[in-house]
Amino acid sequence: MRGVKILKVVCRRDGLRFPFPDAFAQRLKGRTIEALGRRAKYLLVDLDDGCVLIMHLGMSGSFRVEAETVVAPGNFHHERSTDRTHDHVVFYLSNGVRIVYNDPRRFGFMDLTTRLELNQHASFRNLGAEPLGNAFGPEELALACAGKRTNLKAVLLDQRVVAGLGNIYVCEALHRAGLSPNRSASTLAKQSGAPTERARRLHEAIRDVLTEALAAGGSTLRDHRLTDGSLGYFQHAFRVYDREGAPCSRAPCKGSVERLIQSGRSTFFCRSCQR
DNA sequence: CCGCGGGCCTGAGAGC
DNA sequence: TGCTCTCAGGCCCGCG
Repeated sequence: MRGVKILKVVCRRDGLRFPFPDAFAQRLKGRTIEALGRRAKYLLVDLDDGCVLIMHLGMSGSFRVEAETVVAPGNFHHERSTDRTHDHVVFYLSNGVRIVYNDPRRFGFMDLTTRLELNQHASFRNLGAEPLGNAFGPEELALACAGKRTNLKAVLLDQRVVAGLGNIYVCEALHRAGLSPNRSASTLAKQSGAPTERARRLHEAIRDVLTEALAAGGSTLRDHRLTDGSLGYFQHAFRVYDREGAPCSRAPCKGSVERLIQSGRSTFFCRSCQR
């Protein structure tokens, strides 16, 4: 998409989770895409007029790349039958490619802002640090935990603390760190001026699990695909997520994976080695 | 300000 | 086969 002009945008409904902004399609028409980026779970498209297109996939959003020219059948090893029922937005590009946004549950959204205002946008104003960036370390994690009345699961899911962890990677990081999802967050706060050993362990576990998951192409529970259509395979490396009843994989732990509900969402953990 | 529960949507899978 | 129920990768909002 980089360096390519947007010839036309077609919205096939009024909005997704939120209504599209005023004159959304018209404002994108004729713009050239200067850069593509990401912050937390938001996709960012820099346009040549200083505007930024913000997009979020929600739970079930995806993009499909369609070439103008018909490719001989069989060339796309991974191509699947395509349900166009939930194709909500189509970007027509000057290089003959169409980018189709599909989202059955419509929890995703698209919005427009400017580069100057991006950090004040409602979705960005309160975002915490990138988990793999230099601004996130054991110190920052310990600081965020100080005085928090809630548990570790909720803290890690809170995008204001660290931005980009979801349910899977929170469960996996807590297991790797040997910390219970029910543990009070405040017990990770600094003691006598230094981050606790627990905060260091959790920070390292977060980085490890994200780095490994990225290298594995992410986790394909049902929809997720890499850009070439292949499947992520980190789901095969899950130690707790969606493994209720399975033996704990941490030797020599003899526990088993349990499921519980925290703030309405499933948590998977081993109570014998996560304390 | 904080934390919690409910809500937004559709579809897949289990159980009957 | 088909019905009903539960659950799902995320995030926002209103309430207390």
